[in-house]
Amino acid sequence: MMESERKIESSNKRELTKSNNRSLIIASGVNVFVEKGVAEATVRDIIRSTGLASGTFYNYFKSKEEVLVAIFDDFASEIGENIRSNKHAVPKDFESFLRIKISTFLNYINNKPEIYLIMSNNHNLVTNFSINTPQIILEIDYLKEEVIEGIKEGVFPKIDVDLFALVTRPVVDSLAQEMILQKKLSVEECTERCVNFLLNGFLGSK
Amino acid sequence: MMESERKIESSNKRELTKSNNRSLIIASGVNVFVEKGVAEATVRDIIRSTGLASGTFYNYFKSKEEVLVAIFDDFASEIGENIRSNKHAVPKDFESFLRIKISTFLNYINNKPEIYLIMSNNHNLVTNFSINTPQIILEIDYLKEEVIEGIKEGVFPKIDVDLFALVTRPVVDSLAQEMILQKKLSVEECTERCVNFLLNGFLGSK
Amino acid sequence: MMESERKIESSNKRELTKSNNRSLIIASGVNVFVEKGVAEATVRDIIRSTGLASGTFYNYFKSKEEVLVAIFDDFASEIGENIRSNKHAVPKDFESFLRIKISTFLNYINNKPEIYLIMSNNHNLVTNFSINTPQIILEIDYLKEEVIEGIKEGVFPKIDVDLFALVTRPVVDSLAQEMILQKKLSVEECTERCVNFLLNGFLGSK
Amino acid sequence: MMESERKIESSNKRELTKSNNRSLIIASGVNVFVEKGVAEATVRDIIRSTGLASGTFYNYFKSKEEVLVAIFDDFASEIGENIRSNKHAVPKDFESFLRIKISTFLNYINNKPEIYLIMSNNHNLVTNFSINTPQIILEIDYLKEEVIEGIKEGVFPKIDVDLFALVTRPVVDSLAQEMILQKKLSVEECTERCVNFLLNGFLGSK
DNA sequence: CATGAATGAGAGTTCATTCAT
DNA sequence: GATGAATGAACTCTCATTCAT
Repeated sequence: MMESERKIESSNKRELTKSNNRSLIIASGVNVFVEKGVAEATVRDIIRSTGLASGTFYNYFKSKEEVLVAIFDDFASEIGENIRSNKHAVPKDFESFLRIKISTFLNYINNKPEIYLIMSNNHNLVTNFSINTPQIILEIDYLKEEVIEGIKEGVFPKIDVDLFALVTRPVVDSLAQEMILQKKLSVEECTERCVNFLLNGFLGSK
Repeated sequence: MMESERKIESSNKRELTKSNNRSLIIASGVNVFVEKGVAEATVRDIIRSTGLASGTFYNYFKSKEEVLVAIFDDFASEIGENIRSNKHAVPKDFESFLRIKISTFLNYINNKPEIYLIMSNNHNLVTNFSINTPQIILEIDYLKEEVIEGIKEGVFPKIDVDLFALVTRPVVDSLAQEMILQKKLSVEECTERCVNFLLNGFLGSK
Repeated sequence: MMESERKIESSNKRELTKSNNRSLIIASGVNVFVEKGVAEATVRDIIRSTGLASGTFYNYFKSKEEVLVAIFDDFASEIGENIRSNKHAVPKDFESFLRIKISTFLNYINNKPEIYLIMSNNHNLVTNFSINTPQIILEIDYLKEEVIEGIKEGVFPKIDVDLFALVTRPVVDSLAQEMILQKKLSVEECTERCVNFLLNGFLGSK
Repeated sequence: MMESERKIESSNKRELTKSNNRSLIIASGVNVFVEKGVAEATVRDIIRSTGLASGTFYNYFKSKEEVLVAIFDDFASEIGENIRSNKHAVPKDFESFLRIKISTFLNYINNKPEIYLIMSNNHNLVTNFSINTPQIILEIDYLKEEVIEGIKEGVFPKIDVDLFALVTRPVVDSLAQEMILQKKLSVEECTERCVNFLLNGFLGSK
């Protein structure tokens, strides 16, 4: 009994260290990626500020890109849980659809602005890796489908879905950046501006 | 007299060579930046395809970033000349104002898509260097002033100028990218879509 | 009694495990050495395919070279036993002396060609470590003594023993390699060729 | 005139340095390869003992293997010249054929034993790279053809050419090694021993 | 004894930059 | 101003080895 207890204890301790180091590297990765950009960042940059030995990095990741993926994966799953637990009412019309999607997105990036900064500044890389990002919430193709469905069912107005697919992300993105960097806009204000602007844009152009 | 003539001649030759090499490096820089991205590009990459010696690079530029700036400067001044010589009628209303600005912008990037690709793919770098880009045409603060002026004079409707300043570039940008990469939209179609969408967006949101 | 029995039991188990792991490592070493060559092989390569932990390696060996020595030692002792138990008739003349030695050698390497491949491909290492190899059977100094003895006793002809000492191994070696790699020659055929060639060589050169 | 003279001078100086560095690296490579073996040698080992910067290595070679090839190429061309200038009489019979080939080979390796040591100790690598080595003189397939031709023409006896192809190199090799390492045998003595032994071996075994 | 994460030395290689020519 | 070899810092990555569990 003591035997197995000790085993579990030691196993836990080890797992803890292991988990801690992984977290250390990821946290350092976030900082470095925000400061230098993904392309300019080096594995050494990341490992340097952790205090770990250089070789240790490779016990956890094969490259900085894997760290990038891990950062997004971690964040995505975090968001995923939150979404599932925090069920929103099913949107009744296009306006509330937009409002729910956008406010959810803005809330998340407001909580973890660093991840958003990495995404925004390295959009190439992010799309190149086709990472399952938190932008899943605004994931264009996915949203497009929902909109098409809504139009079919007669719940949404007949907007230009291609235009929707093209324009939604950059508009929300630029307002989101303003929100995070200038810190003058609240999530609610930012949401309203986005919704208002997009709604008029889509409804006006038939 | 012959002396001085010779001097001038050789001086001219030098200027010519100097100018040629500068152009060579810039041209090579454009290719490399488009192909590899600014961050991944190296001075060696740039100099390699020019046939020049590596040391020669440093007679013209201190770093690849200076090449980047030169690329944009060259292009910006090119556009600038064009705009000044090619005076458009003064816009009478907000819609024609938008249409003129946007169509001018789209025409230029349609002619030199490479420069636009560099800008789009390396947006953080471009903004970090606060480069005087061809987007000068859509240069937010400049346009903002024009819009404010227009509103004051009662020629333009009282739109949300802050929203205008934030949202115009990303919207035009994303449609421009679609135009260049997919090659399905003509400059005119693209212009109309932008104008239509933005106009409704601004006019709808009081 | 039960106490001691249990002790013996556990001791045996340990010996068994220990022996098993040792065998595992040696077996893996053989594969790795054949595939990559001794110089290119790493401890990691060897331990990887055993399923053991990297640290476990050092409970048995200090380095890959020790594994190499162990491989040869194991094989040598295996051969040694076989030879002692399987007494051949004492050779009556030089030809049958050569035939017995060579056929014995070729039989062994035919059964364990991997070990022979390691030796052949890493000849410098093998000699550098002055490993007590299965070539003990053809171990030059040992054979030389036998030949000198045979000459003294008048049973063998007066051949050039220094030449014998130098030339026998490479000749047998190259034919052995042919036999193993091309798989066209039987052990018997190979033996005959060696014997024939060497015999003529030695007897011809007074 | 002075202009062009100076140019040539400076160009020569540069070429000289360049050539010197290449030679430096090759010389260092020879030492390192002899001491550590090709497999264990590192680029850093080679560059270390030259006093050059690490990066300089890569101005001349891509890898240590390229150095190895260069070593052999240099030596091979050196031998080639020598052979062409030093025409031997065409061999009249098999014995003189063997004697000429072997004495030529032994003379060369006697002059540059280091290269021979590299070849012998790293036979794998040498054959893997199918380097045009000085062993061209004993190049088996080439010699084999000559022997077959000689037999056809009735100048050489009908020996077993496959056995010849297999056995010649290792026999000469082992005696050559003895000659170089023990320094007791002269080239002439060594040649005679080889010729004598091989001749009897081949002629005896029909 | 077995485990396997941590370590840091060191290998290969690239690169921006200098500087003698 | 053009050249291009030399430089050495810095990067990626692997490895043998240790040691707490």
